[in-house]
Amino acid sequence: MEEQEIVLKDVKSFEPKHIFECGQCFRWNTEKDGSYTGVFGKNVANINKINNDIVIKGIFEGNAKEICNSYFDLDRSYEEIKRKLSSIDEYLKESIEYGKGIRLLNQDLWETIISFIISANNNIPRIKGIIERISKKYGKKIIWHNKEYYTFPNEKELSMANVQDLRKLGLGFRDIRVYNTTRKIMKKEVNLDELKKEKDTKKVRDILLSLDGVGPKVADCILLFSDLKRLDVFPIDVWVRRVMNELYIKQEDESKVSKKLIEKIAYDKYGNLSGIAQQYLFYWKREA
DNA sequence: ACCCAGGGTCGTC
DNA sequence: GACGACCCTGGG
Repeated sequence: MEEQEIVLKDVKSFEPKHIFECGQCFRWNTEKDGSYTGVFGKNVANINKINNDIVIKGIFEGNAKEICNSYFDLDRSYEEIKRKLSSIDEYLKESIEYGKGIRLLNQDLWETIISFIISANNNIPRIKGIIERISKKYGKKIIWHNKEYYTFPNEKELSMANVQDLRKLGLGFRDIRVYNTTRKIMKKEVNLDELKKEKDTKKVRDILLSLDGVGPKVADCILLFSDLKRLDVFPIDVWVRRVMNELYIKQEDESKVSKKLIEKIAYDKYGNLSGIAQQYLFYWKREA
């Protein structure tokens, strides 16, 4: 396949660092020049911001522009979203200034499900390592500029792994969850194509919750970070709990703050943009 | 050396 | 609903 290059002129709300380090994805890594290289779908690409332009080079399974349009959520106006959210309160305004270049990627549903099952009670360096090892062992190799990259395996490819294989790759107790969920999806007991067509977010969420290893937090991450793209869900993890408690609740012991209360505050304040608000807050709190 | 936390979920009570 | 257990790794 031939390399393709596209340049996005004067894009607003697009900072590679913000996009790739706000916690939504695990397969993008920095290069010496500050650009990011990653694998998504059957594509490998490098993203660099030069002055006000975004330069994207890589090998793509089809038209690079269409693929990037979809993956980087380019048809959505983050300027408008940020305007709306900034007016809500000063905290959010500050977090948006901090992470002004965040965009929510439209990541492959299957990959997002498995990735976030692996994320449970885990840290980011280890999550990334596990996903790389899974891809190297069960995905397809792509060579670009003399370097090897590996696609994330599809259901069928990953079903070649038994529980012990997964354990050897370092998944720990998540091995059986990935194993069970892979089979359930491969047998189409949960049909991901059907799931993408379902409009009712609650129904989609309930189906995701039927997968082993998918609880409320992971389900919300899948809804928000995959191509299901539900912006109104509010994944609550330790960081979001921390920041919400600090800003609005101010309880001594943050672990005692109920999820219901956080959800209610989020919904009352951020409404149907809760998910994006969560991402600005998360990035702000974790980085700053 | 030891302890603890890390984008939680599951089984049990 | 609350609680402990869970595999593994990096940082204090």
